[in-house]
Amino acid sequence: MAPDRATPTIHDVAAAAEVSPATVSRALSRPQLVAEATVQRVLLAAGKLGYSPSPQARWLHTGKSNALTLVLPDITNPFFFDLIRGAQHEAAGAGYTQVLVDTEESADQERDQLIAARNASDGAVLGGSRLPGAALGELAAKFPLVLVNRQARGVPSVVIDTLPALTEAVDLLFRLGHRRIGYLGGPESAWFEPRRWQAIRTAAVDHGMSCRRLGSQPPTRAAGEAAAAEVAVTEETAVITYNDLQALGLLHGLEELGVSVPDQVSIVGCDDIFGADLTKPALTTVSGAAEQAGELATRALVDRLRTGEAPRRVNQVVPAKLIIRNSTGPSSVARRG
Amino acid sequence: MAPDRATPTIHDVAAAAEVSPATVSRALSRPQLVAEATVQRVLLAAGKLGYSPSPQARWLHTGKSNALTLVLPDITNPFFFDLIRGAQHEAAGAGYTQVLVDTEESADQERDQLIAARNASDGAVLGGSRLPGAALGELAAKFPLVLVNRQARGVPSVVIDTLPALTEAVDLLFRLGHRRIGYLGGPESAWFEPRRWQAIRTAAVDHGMSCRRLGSQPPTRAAGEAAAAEVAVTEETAVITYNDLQALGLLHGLEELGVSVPDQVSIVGCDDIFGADLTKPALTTVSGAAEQAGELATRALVDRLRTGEAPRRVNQVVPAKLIIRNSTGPSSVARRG
DNA sequence: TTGAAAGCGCTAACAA
DNA sequence: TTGTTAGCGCTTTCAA
Repeated sequence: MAPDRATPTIHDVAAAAEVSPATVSRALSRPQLVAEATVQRVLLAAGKLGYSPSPQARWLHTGKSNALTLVLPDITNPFFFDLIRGAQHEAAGAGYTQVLVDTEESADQERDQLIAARNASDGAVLGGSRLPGAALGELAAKFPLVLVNRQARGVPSVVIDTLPALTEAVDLLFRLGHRRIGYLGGPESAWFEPRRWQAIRTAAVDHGMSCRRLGSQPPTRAAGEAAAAEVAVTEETAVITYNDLQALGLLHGLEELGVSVPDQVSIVGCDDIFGADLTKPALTTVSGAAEQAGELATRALVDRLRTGEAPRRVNQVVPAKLIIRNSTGPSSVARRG
Repeated sequence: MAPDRATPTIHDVAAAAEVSPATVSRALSRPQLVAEATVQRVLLAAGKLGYSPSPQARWLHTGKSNALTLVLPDITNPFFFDLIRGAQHEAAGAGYTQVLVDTEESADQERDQLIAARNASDGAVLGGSRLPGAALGELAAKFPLVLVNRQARGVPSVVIDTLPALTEAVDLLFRLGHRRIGYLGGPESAWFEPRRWQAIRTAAVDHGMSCRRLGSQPPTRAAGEAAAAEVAVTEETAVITYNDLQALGLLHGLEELGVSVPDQVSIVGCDDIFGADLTKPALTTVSGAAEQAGELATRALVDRLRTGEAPRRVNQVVPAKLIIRNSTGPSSVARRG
């Protein structure tokens, strides 16, 4: 019994089929260059041995790993689940393997991982980057990179355009009679944070509503829950949160405090993550097809790899829409302190 | 301007640091073999060039890719996200890269991917396998493999032991006065399906309760929702579902039909996925630390890789417990038809 | 402490 | 149509 342990190499197959390694290589990757009978012999031998060519050895020669890296700040966030799913699906469809990396919200880790990805894969999709734009530009100059929910000079990107829907949300609140609204902010390092705040404030001002930013909070359920105490006693009759995780936490926190949603306070989230339609009241939120964003970003990356260097700066935008559920209702200003 | 495109190699660093490539290699992987000053020089040069060693080239020599493959039947299921998270965390902690693969519930794809994983990575964690036990044994003989929520002869595994908690759930229902309960089955190909059904039925029989299996359904929200119509008109006063996705769907479906939970029907899920505590009523379910299972499986895999071939057959079990929330209540037999 | 050289599995000129 | 050969980036003897 020969040790079965070692993975068979091209040489084993060559020996078994009584041809040279080069012929095996050709039979497998460009069979039209090899006599039909030979191809069959090689295929048979390869099948018997359970041979499959090593991507690393191939990479060494071709420079292609047929792998894509997906770099995310925090796999914990359900918002990214959809992104992962979309990216995975598209990558697999294009014949690429997907490598998943979590940077734990650290810019340093992000940069290191991107550098490592450079020769572990053919390109990377980078979601929710914490890196400064200049760093992204540099990285992208050396390595095919597509950004999601972030833009940087000269780097292709896919952004879920939540801003118009957020404006719509403010319109909705206005129509419902709200005159004082709050915005529960996200992390300062998030590219979208100032943009969301600005879109909301602008819309509020346009309507002559007052709009207050309730600090900068982590994008978590816990942060939303913690904010409930403040929201319960303020004059705002409606709160828009940076994301759904916060909204869900806030919803729960308010319930614990005996504050009724939407009767006393209306809540609008953002992302439409799994579970946003499960709460009672179901969450009014901005739904943005994160899965599609993952697909588009991966497709853009694959296209770029296929067409060689195509450094066209393409910033794709996927639309988002306001999903009105039950966490928003008529202003309660009369009933509140 | 030299073409900045090409990834720097060990030779570039060697040239920049004015040492040989061998020294660079040593300075990076076994610095104690190199003079302190030289190490510094190499590190500096490497940093400047943004160098990072190619895992593939390294693999060629060492036979180690420092990558682990996580193979899952369906990334769509939130249950697997916890698994992914745990595995990812553990892999990263051990210095491994994580490759994520979705087999789309296909046994063929699963086998192919596992074969490909064989030389794309050092080992694989395989969750919710659809492959026959014999195939798993063969695969595992040639390639380090750890199973999650599945057992097969000679293959190490981590199983979330939901069975005792399911028995507990039946006990709970009994105490609440339920005498007729239903089990909404999962996919036939799922290893756990017959085991869950058996545990539930046995417990029910022990209590002298009637217990009926409501067919074999996909593990999805849609399936749960579709089952609502039947549940609404049957004599069962409580339903245990194969998983939370079904339970969530059922909950929603019953609500649509005007059937009150838990007043008219009690529901018990399984998995405690994200969102299970968000519904109203919040879902009573079996919580099994999928994240921990992912960690344990990955750790077992890493241990095995480190200790060389350690073919001890280890079947780890992570406990699960019944989380009693609000979807379970006193039997409504008096009030129902 | 460092360098030279061989070789890992595979592919692609080139030669036959 | 097939084989020979060289070399990809890196590690690791072996020698200096």
